[in-house]
Amino acid sequence: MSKKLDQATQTLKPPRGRRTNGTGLSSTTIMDVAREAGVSYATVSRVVNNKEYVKSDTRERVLKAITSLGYVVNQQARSLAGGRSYAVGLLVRDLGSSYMGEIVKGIDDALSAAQYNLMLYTTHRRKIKERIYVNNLIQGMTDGLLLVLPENLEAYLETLDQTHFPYVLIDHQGLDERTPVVITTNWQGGYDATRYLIELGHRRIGFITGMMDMLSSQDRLNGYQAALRDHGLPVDPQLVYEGTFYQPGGYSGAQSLLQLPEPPTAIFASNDVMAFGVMEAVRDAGLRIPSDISVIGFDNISQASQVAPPLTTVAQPLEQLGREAVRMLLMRMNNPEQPIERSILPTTLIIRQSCDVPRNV
Amino acid sequence: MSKKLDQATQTLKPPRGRRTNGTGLSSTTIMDVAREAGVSYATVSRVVNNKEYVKSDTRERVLKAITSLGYVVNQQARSLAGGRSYAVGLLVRDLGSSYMGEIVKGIDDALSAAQYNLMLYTTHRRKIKERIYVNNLIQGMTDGLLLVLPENLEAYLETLDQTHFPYVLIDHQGLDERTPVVITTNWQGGYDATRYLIELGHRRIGFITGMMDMLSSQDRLNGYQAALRDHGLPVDPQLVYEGTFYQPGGYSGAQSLLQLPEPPTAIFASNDVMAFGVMEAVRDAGLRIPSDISVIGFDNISQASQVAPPLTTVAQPLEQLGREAVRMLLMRMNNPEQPIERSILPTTLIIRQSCDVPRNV
DNA sequence: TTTATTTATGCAAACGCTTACAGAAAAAGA
DNA sequence: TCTTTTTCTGTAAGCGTTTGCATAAATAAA
Repeated sequence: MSKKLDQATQTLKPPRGRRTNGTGLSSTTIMDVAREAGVSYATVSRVVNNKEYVKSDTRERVLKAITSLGYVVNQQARSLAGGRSYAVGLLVRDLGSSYMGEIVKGIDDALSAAQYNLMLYTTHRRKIKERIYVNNLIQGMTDGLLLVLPENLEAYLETLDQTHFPYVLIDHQGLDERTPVVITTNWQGGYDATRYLIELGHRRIGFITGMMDMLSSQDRLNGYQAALRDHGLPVDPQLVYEGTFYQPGGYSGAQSLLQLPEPPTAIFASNDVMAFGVMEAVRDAGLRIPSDISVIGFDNISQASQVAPPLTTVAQPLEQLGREAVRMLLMRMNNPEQPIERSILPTTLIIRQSCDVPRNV
Repeated sequence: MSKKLDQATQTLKPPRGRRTNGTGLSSTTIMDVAREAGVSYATVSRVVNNKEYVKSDTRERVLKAITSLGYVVNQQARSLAGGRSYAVGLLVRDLGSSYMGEIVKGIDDALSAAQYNLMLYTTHRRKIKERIYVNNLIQGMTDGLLLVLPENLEAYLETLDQTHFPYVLIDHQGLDERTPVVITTNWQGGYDATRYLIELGHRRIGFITGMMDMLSSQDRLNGYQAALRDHGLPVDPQLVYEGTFYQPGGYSGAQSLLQLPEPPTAIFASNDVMAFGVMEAVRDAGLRIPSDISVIGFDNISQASQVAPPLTTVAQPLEQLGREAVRMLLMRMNNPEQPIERSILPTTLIIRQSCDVPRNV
């Protein structure tokens, strides 16, 4: 390309004047509103931010100007000036599961009610350079961070804690008691489901765990074992299969449990997706649910009620988990000195049709 | 609260001086880097933005200062000054499905490769005031917008087109040929799957549609019908059941098809989720897949390979759909005058084990 | 060499907003 | 009525960048 042409393009650049939003349409600024309402721009700012000390009819006038001009604040400018971006970062592994979907739904609802924007960061696959990554987040892009089931947490938490950047963990126990988290009563959920099966009359109950590096998996297992013990039943390690939280884990787990010399009459999977795998394996073995084998899950994702037979499961209040996390985060953002909360939401046993009394009782 | 106390708090407010990021940790600015490298801040900016006219050893020096100080640009400021936010908005209904998950994965990958941030907007449930909403998006928050399967598109498109705001539609045909979209060959996918069944020997093939207000549903249906016609088979309306794209739709669709006086030997569901419903209904009817009934899906979500038997289906390149949409969007953002592209990605028939030759052949 | 060009750097203004500060207006006390 | 206090509004500075313009340094041409 010739130099001349280059210069020509140069000259064509828009003048620095009025901001055009990159779209050709110039956007209304606080100045325009001020002019329209016949006040200073500072007053407009006060109205927009709901500050005190504005005469009510002035406020009216400004508000009217705002709507008539269709003014909406420029977050970047606001953020630059005031140090708030009105955006929250959400860090997740991936988004494909309805588990994730429901949590995000809750987050999103609560956030938009509070007029906050949501920046999404997924960590799937990519090995991120934690330091830089987190730096980016806290470098004013967002005012706070929500982490759902974070993987190598230590890497984040160090930077986060050092800079006193507000964050909340979702469905993760954190490193210690001083980590702000929102979790559910996993132990109790495991206990309740198991007790339910016991009360139906089951004596041999198979259990398929989640990924055992997750505390929630351990809690569910512990709840299961505690219920057995409390009812005077043996805790047979043969009945526990280490799963993955994915469907194939449930399938092979059930296969292996059913091949036991003394197979269980009920199988408790640590999440619904694995329970679906269990159902498949049970059927493939020529058995019927619930008459031959009872199946119970965990999570209560929306599909759970749609399969046949509808799955009895332990409901996690996923959407509420997200909502609660946002509440906590906003709280921390506004009162950084507040003591750290840990919020524990209750699970509920949802009884549907995948469990029945065992055959031989 | 007493006035005195109020004043006291007033006095306690941090001085306006050095920006503290709201976290207590002051962040490094372009100025710090300039000082460290012994150049002007303008030069630092040039280096950061890869502009020409910077001596290579100066560039080195600046780069070194940047890494040593851990500097990362402040997007808000950059946006304010330069009119670019380096963020893209993503508008989706909800996130629970693996359909969505895979598209988002592609988007996210491509976006972060291009150093862009992702702002998430979900429209589920909430009846949004379109105008204000869209305004918000384009008010400098984002530089472009990606819409996945948008619902009441007209509302958005008007504002978007008026302001020449860059956007791309994903898996939606748009209003006319002048809408930039990324779609897949739905018609061809429907055709291919049907032809495959015909070639296996099937003569009566049931079809369960998606939501018929979506063009993609119509295309799949048309592909199915065309294949029948091309092979000299009758197009029997009895064999077409109007579904929903959700599992129960598939279940009841299959039930109804199987109850026909002359039931089909194969069922083609317009997406995998409904195909799962079909499989369930088939089994509940005491029939086997694929020996009694062949089942074929559409989408190739990850679960499709995990069910038993693994589902034969038409793969949509979902992740690539997202990736391609980002490519198009960035292109439009950088060259607004370019003619509008419509990108059509090919579907592929994935043959697994849910189809077989019909029994009576 | 001297002059014209090209390359490299710095200065300053602007982006749209928030907020400390100062001053005006209104309300409350004397 | 005149202070004092309180409420209201405007001015100006600053947030961290980008970028037009001016100028300096380096290079090429004469």
